[in-house]
Amino acid sequence: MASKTAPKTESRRPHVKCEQCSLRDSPVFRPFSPSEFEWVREHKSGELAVAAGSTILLEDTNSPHLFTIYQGWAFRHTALPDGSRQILNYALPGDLLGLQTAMFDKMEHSVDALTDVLLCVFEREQIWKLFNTTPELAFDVTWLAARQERIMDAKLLTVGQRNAKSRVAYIMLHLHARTKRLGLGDEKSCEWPITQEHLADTTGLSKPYLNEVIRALAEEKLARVSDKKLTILDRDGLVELAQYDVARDEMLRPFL
Amino acid sequence: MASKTAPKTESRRPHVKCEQCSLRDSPVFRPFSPSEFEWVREHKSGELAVAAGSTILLEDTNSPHLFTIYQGWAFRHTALPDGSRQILNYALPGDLLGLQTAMFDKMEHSVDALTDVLLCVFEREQIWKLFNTTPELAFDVTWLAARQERIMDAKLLTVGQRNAKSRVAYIMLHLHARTKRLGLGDEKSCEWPITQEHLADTTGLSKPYLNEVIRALAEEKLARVSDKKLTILDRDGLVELAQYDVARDEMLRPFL
DNA sequence: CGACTTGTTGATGTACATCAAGGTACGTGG
DNA sequence: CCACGTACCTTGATGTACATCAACAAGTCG
Repeated sequence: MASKTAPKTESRRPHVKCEQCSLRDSPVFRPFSPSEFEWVREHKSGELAVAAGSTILLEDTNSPHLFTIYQGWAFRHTALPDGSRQILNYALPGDLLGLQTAMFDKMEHSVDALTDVLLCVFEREQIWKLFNTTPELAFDVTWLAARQERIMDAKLLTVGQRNAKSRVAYIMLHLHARTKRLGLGDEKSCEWPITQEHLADTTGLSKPYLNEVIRALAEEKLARVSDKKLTILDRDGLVELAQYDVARDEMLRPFL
Repeated sequence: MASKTAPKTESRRPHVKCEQCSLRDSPVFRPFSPSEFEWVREHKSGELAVAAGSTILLEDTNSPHLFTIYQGWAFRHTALPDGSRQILNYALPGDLLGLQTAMFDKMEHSVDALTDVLLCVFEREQIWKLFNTTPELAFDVTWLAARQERIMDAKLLTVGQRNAKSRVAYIMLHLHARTKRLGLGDEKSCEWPITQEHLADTTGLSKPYLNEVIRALAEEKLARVSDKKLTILDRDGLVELAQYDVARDEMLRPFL
């Protein structure tokens, strides 16, 4: 529940040159050309620090900003009128937030900070200019949108066709792969700021039953969550249970 | 089941000038400028007729083509290794097929023709040129990708949080709204080429139970399917059952 | 220290899947 | 015209995977 609507946020001037952005060192992202650096440097309008639990973007509103995650975890979610919440996906460093506000009149989902988050801020009008002045970056935005659609396809497949244990196993493998590639985890483990309640709203399972599933995975020595960390105990077993297609989560990303 | 892998398709030269494309008259699409018409006319490489039940694009392959639906229904779907199939979404006239092949090395879903379908064909390399030469159209492609993501968000919410009756009601309302706006139906009804098996794979329900749900909706005089037609009997009742947000399916579309 | 958030446990019910037939309407070839 | 297959829908019996509700630890955090 309850993202506080009064986020403890803090705005500030850029403190790091984009050329020296630590994310750039990651092998996940493609190299930037000088003109691309120039565009980003020129148009980045600031940084925003958001505390864990706060709302970054609110459903049915239209933020003038577009964000890129520099540090931390966030998640997109939406709800039915009766209150049941669905978590749509988790966003990690390098992910783009708020494309919908740039394309449509309003968002149909909220975005909350899961951990403390540091965001790079852009003005949403600039996305128009992007298409006119820097087609490579415009292409990257489209690439990110297509990739996001692909992730959503996979989630729908998961929730529609996998059973409870398989669903949880799949999400563990998926997020482990993504964090690992960003250098936020190793072969066997990664950080895990996701509570059981989040996971229940992600998988469409109830909280008590999800708890049972998680304990079962631990008992069967497949994976264990403790102390905000996920440990993969038996990767092959987990992959088989989840019917996980390893190749699907491997993609070179073009854009910061 | 079983899309025949040897589709009865027929390739042919364009028979209609894009300027006179009947879809252009639809109030759903924004008007094109002369330069946009020129781009489309120059780059459209042909038309393709595909028979109902045939495969248009195959998972794990990489088609050199990008399609736009001129006439008919198609659907995107993917499957788990164990065989369970998930239908991701239905594609209607004006929808773009195969963006993934243009952005990535291969597709992670197949596309099948649900009815006989008429496609406009583009070469996938041209999408690069689009970003360099016609930024308005490039923006439209991104717009379509963002809209598709939005639709996938809504489906995930549906399958994750709605119960069986509510799921089916939601899909009926969603597809009725989309077809109606394209002029393929009226206030109370629309064409419905979707079998119960398709619907089961869309909702994640079993075929027999889905059948029960559909009969219940008919008995309660909410909606009825017969003879490849959907009839909405009690729209308000259906909207309430589905927790359907009318505004979400209303969007002006930019691109053919 | 109490208040709150997160995880654990158990009792009970139901919404759904699975399996197994059978039924109807259509086509196709003899 | 009949025999046959095939595609789609219908029906019922049985089981189980899950939800719901309720209460209670256990660990933050002010």
